[in-house]
Amino acid sequence: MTEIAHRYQGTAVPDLTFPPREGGYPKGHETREEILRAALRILIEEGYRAMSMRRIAAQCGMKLGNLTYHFPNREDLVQALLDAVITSYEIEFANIFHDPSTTPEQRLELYCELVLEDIRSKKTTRLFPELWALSNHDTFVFERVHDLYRRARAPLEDVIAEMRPDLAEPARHDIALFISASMEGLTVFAGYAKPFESRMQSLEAVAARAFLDVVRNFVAPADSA
Amino acid sequence: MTEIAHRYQGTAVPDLTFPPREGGYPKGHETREEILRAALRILIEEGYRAMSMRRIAAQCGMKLGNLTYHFPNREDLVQALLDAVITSYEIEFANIFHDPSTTPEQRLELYCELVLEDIRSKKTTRLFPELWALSNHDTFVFERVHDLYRRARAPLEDVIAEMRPDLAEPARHDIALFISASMEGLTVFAGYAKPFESRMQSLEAVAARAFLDVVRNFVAPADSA
DNA sequence: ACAGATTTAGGACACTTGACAAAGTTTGGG
DNA sequence: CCCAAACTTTGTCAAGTGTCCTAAATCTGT
Repeated sequence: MTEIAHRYQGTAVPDLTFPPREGGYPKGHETREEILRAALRILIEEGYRAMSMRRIAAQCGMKLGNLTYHFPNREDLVQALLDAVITSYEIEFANIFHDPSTTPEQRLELYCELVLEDIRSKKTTRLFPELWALSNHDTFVFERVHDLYRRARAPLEDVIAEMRPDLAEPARHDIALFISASMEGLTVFAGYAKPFESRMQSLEAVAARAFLDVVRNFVAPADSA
Repeated sequence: MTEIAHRYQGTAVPDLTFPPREGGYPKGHETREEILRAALRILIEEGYRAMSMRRIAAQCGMKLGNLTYHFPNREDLVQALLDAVITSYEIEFANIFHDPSTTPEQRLELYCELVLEDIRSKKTTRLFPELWALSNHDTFVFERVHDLYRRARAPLEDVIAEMRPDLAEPARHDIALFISASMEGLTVFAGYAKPFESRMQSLEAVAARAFLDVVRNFVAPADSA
């Protein structure tokens, strides 16, 4: 690992990012945010099934009626929570890749390190599998999650384009997709409290090697359009 | 793709495999299996949250009382379902790698093709994210799922050992883990009804290249023990 | 065809769920 | 200060949840 690759160590993605407040008292906004924080806590600690309106209200010491005042129905709450969670990541990814002082190889390594570090956090390890499961049955979650991943791949595709200008766009996209998916997959195996959490460091080395090699060496099959 | 790599095309993993019947009438066993099939159907179509006892009973047109006769409580049912689902995969993996007539490279390719084919099935795309989410809060699911993955990696480790006898065991294990995790990660992106389902073929080429390269070229860092 | 084991139906229980309505309380601008 | 808007509590509603129990129906070997 190069020194530059450690630049963002410890810069965890914020749990929730809230949309700008419009109308209402400050108290109201504070309550709204507290509700979403409580909901996220339950989702992480006990899973989606336990995340009921009453459970959330209890978690932040308020009455159920108040909750339904701020979020008229459960779906509203879930969507607001998802938005707040995902916006954090989108901001993070938008900010990271504005440093042109590094080589593409370094940026690739940096990117992977950032993602693999985030994956080890309890929040991400617990949250994303829930989102993957939800996205199978909820189109709103589906759209929002894959929109996030699409944005997350953009910098990756830039790096690949720099390293392999000879490749056609679909091939570059496939490679970026593969790299992104590979890292996400590690969540289940080497995320927080997972069997191979302690192997993450060496897995990072394997991943880095595999990703570098595939970007450098991949040759598109004749029928890969 | 070599010809041999297509040998197992279309050999989908059975949905459920039931333990040998002991005691009771045939009718009872049939009902038990029908219940689990109905539960799986709901889990796949509507998610874990919708998989209530009443919903399952309704799904297979029987009374709730009958369901609780066969599965005294919900946990029993969930565990039996998980067992039936996972046993199918364990049998599949145990049977696949008993063919010594192929080269390690071919077996690696065969293995990846099998997994990536399975991932595109509706059942697997829908089921596994649910299991990953559940495993975060249910130790029984956790154990069972990771036991399955451990068995699934065994043939992979054998292949890697053949190809890279020079590597230490931990390094081989890391590589197998990475390969397995990479493929699982593709579920979310290129599984059934996912945004890049249609790219699976070309993603397979990317993955094959990346996996072959990393197995062939990986060099363990000095501190990778 | 009968007795005993097994399976199913039907209902009851105590509890939780999301939604709603009608009161209270707090807040901040005029 | 004051009042309307925003917030919070309190209570209720129908529907859904898992679990338990008993009686009826069904099956199997004799």
